[in-house]
Amino acid sequence: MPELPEVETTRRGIAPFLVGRRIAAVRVRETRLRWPVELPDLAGREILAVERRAKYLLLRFDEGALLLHLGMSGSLRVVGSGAAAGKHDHVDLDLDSGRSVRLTDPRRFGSLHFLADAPERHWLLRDLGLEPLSAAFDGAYLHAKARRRRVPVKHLLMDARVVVGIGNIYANEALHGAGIRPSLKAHRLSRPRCEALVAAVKETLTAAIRHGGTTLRDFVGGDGRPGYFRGELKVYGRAGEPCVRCSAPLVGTRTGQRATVYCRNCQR
DNA sequence: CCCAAGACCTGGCGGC
DNA sequence: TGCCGCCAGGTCTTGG
Repeated sequence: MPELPEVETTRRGIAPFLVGRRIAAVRVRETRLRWPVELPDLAGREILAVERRAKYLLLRFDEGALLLHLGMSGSLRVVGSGAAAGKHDHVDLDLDSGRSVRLTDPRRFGSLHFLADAPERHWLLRDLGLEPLSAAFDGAYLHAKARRRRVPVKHLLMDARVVVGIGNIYANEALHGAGIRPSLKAHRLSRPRCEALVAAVKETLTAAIRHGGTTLRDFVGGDGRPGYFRGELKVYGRAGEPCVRCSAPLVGTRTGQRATVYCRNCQR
């Protein structure tokens, strides 16, 4: 579920409750996430920072870090320690403040690892591409990556080895913003169109973060509140409705396995 | 190397 | 109400 804006919203929501606090206890009620959860005893460890890389969250200790992914249906919330746990509340990190960070994830596609060494060397992070909001992610970079690829440009945007954090919602939105048809083969993208696409990605993600992310069903930020970008979506979930730019009915289709929506008139 | 499809899970929804 | 099939924000793995 969560794409970069939702993960970033979560990070900002929980960080104030975590940074400078110590872990009092870790309670793992369900180890069967994407990979089996195996954590060392973290009691007494101080959380120095809460960072994000791609769609991963990183809780840094003086030595080591927790690496967490929310998968499709995961969320993190700050609750009072000892708050009753529901069926899908798989992990609690109890803090010395009397609060806990609770990981909830019905589909269990999320993950939680303890990293003893440098996070960037971990196999889950090692091969990741650029952060979309970094200066390095620009038209020249995207153009160079697009050249040899025959996949639809939408796939390229969602390829974490190229650029991270963009999932199905924001890929659809950014392509509409840039006026590019999702099915266009990546290698046919001109350099100027790459520039336009990069700009649209940055604008879309920045706006989504400003609105606290997109809640379709069950996403909540660290404070338990949903995101409000859903009302700002221009194409995702709007197949058959009029394009906000030209009023033509939006087309709903499939690219690979994923739902794709675009405007036949203003996306070429 | 590139690419498409399958796999992993649960829950909500529409249709009958 | 109940059951059934389909769909969902991700991404690793497999096989061609």
